[in-house]
Amino acid sequence: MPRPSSVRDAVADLLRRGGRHAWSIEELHQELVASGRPADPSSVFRAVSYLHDRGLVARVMVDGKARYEVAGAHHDHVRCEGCGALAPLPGCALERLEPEVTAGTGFSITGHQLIFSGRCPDCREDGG
Amino acid sequence: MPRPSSVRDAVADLLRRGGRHAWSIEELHQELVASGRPADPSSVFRAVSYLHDRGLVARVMVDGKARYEVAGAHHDHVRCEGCGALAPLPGCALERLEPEVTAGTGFSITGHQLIFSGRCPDCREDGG
DNA sequence: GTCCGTGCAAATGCTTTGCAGCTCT
DNA sequence: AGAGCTGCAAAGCATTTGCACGGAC
Repeated sequence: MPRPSSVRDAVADLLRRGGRHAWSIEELHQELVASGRPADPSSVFRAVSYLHDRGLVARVMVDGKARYEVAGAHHDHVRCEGCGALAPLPGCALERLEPEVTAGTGFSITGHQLIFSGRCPDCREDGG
Repeated sequence: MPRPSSVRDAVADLLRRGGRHAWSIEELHQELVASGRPADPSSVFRAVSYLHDRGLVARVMVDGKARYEVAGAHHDHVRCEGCGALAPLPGCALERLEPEVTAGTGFSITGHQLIFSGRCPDCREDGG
């Protein structure tokens, strides 16, 4: 039986609280340190891996780097090319496409990852 | 003016020939070696970067690793969870969604990356 | 001669693992 | 005592960069 795990609990806390849409290991780590619950990055990694293995946390690969968020209702993302901000999309219009993809490719589709890219409102002003 | 570049030309050749849907640096490198045009991986990297900068090559991040393909008509991909095979999808039903995304998020959308995951026909048989 | 392309080697950045110590049961 | 969690340190991997040589203009 799992024993009290300060790091894991703190990580799960942060993810659940969701002040951000998808956390990198480093962001989680820094937030922990900032909130007075210092933890080693590798422990944070183990925490999210643990949670991911149990299906409690979803892993999103953004630009080659791993980000984590609570595994709730599936949603896709928009990423700002300017500042890297990642915003969630409300719904998912794609699941209904999966049967088509199966028919078209012979693959049995189990999921997908979609990331739109563009410029967030702030960066639109910056860059023109 | 660009000078004859054996590596770059060979890489562009491979990509154009398209015996594969998206090449990793390593695959390009190995194919070059196999076809008697040895080149250093870093030169291959520089080649694809060069081509990418000029918009001739599209870069697809698959599972945290970079893959490259000719920048022709936009298409998305399906990736097999079993063997990692990457297959292209014929069309793109997503571009028409971009306006919605813009409206919903305030981001100005410039593109997207979609990768379905599932199991390819071979792996369906293997795994059940 | 100068500039570009290449190979070689190493740095970088992030993920992942090994190991030893400590805590909780 | 036994098992799990953590910190520390280092290994792995793929990408990326520095440097010096050699050929093309």
